[in-house]
Amino acid sequence: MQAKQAIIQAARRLFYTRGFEKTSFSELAEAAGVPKGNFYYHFKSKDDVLKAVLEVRHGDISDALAKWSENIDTPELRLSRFVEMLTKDQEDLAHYGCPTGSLLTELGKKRGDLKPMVVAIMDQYLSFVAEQWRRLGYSQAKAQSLATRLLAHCQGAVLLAHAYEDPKLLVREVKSIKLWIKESLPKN
Amino acid sequence: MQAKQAIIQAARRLFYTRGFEKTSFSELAEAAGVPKGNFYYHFKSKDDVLKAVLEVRHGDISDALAKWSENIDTPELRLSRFVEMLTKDQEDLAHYGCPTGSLLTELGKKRGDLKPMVVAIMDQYLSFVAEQWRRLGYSQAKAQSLATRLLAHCQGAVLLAHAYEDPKLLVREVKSIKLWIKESLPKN
DNA sequence: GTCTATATTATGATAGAC
DNA sequence: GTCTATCATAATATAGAC
Repeated sequence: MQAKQAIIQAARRLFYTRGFEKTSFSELAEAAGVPKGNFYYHFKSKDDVLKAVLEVRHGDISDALAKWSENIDTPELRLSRFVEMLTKDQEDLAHYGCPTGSLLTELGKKRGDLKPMVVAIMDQYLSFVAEQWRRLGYSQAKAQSLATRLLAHCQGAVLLAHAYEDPKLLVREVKSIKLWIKESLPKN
Repeated sequence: MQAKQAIIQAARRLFYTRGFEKTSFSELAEAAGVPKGNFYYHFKSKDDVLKAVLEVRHGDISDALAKWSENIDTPELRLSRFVEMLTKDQEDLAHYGCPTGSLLTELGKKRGDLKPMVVAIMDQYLSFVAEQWRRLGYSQAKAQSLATRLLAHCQGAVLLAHAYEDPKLLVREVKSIKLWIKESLPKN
């Protein structure tokens, strides 16, 4: 039971830094300190390991967003906190890209029920962001449209930062996104 | 010599629709109508095939951008034409993602000289877009910053459209990008 | 130059001893 | 429940006949 958690944690990092397909059981076994024959007691396939990782990620993100909704006072500040993810994780993001975005492109061209699980994570982000604009007074449709745009800008910024391996690019884009958020607030 | 071109064309499509790593020589051979043992007469490795594909893509994009610079009258219209790529290829983009963006994430976590070749393609886009803003009167720094933002928005939009397999999302985002371009023109 | 047959290696997955 | 030994498969790559 402890081995299972060790595998999930090792997989979470390795699938992110090396990619899902390129991570082999051998690497995973070594990183988790578990002999590879033992995997199939805990998981029935490699896809199954990823499924477990995605469930953990989904839960973590859900918790984080709930906490922000609770602890941060205004929708505007919540949006700020959201984009600040890009600066807080700038090193990892510039080296390995966005965990969600990378998986989406990797699994996008694949069969199966894995992609929907990644899309579900993206959905969490999208509805959190959309909700903030709703609270600011926008219609559901307008809030959704602003949310899509914000998320697109974030994802694109990470992709470019990853391309040029430049964390500073993220810092600059976050500034520009925050400015755009201010401009997008409803005029009172 | 004709076989070589057939391989490159087949690889170009397959690397895009299925991904580079997931495309095997067997598939490539079948699609190109060439026995797989024959590959190594034309290319010394799989990476070498991708290199050839990237050279072709680089050339094609270079030609297209040059043509736009020549045939389209104003910088503003050139920027519009640039983002219209997203609507023209909306079906492919929603199904398979951006050819450049996908490769970036796939090769980003990999050794070697392949990633720089993809970054070079991104650079072509970036400098084309930046140049248009330069011509509109912005400083080099400001033009560069606007170009990064535009490209990020495009890449992010394609990623989301790919996630939700929704070509319409691209149509909506292109509208919003064009609006933003208008707003970003220098006030005379 | 073209193609067949094969080598080599690494993978995901199993069987079964303890 | 844990671990060793091994399987089956598929991949990239090569040797060598024509």
